[in-house]
Amino acid sequence: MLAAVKMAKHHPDAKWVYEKVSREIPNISLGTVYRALAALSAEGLIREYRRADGPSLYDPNTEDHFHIRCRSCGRIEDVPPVQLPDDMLESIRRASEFARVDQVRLEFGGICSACAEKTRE
Amino acid sequence: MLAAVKMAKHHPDAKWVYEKVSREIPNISLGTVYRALAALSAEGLIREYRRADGPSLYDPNTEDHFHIRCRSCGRIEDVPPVQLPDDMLESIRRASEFARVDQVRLEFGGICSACAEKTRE
DNA sequence: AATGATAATAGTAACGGTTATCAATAACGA
DNA sequence: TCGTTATTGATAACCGTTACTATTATCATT
Ligand SMILES: [Mn+2]
Ligand SMILES: [Mn+2]
Ligand SMILES: [Zn+2]
Ligand SMILES: [Zn+2]
Repeated sequence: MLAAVKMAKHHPDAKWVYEKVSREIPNISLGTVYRALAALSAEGLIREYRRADGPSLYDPNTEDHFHIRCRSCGRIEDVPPVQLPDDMLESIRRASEFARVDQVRLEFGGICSACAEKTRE
Repeated sequence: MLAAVKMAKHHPDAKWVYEKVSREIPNISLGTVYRALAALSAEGLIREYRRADGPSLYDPNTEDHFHIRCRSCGRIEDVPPVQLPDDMLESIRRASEFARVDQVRLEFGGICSACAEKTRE
């Protein structure tokens, strides 16, 4: 299971993992896949990437990075971490009714080069 | 409908709007509420805030701002826009296989002061 | 090996939120 | 008034995920 996610060069969802693993364990159930993926995430071996408009993706890359999504084809790609202002969290804390501000979620959107090619014709 | 969302001092979801509007139009359907909210969003009068772990929220505040979420109680609050590095999008474009990078989604997480009080006791 | 206790699993139902469908109704224009 | 078009309420379908449960596997003890 871990191997299946780790071998993926993209960001697979539970169904993809299920189909991949099913080839070796033909009658595994989707529920077991979800359980295993949740366990692996909890151990920090993979990361779950929850999305609003589709299934969760499971990320073999556990290093600090962000994601960019093509609004034309939905393709998701890794982008290296960007340096955010050092005082950002602290300034957000001051500007809000929050006692602690310690999480940031950042993602980008745009048009991937493949889609840019297509529409340029 | 617009009035219902605009009067909300928080970020209502479709069900909240439905219940609110039902008091004036008793047999309105949830579908109509969804349709109206989508139309208002398309017109730019409100903004839909899609989330992974719960219903979409509809935001009466159409000005540029971000959101912060309390991981203890789920409370969502507005935070004013932060100044991001000017070259951020361009550097992301260079670091990725994307032809265009023009969208940023940023949100924060933490503990709201009410929850901080509670757990400090 | 046989037993019982405990854990993991497959299969499937239920869930929450949203969208699609469609017949009924309303609005409009000639 | 009539025919056309748009909107609506009611409800089914949808999707991804989680809950449930009966069955099966695992393991320690005799
Ligand atoms: Mn990634
Ligand atoms: Mn807001
Ligand atoms: Zn694309
Ligand atoms: Zn809170």
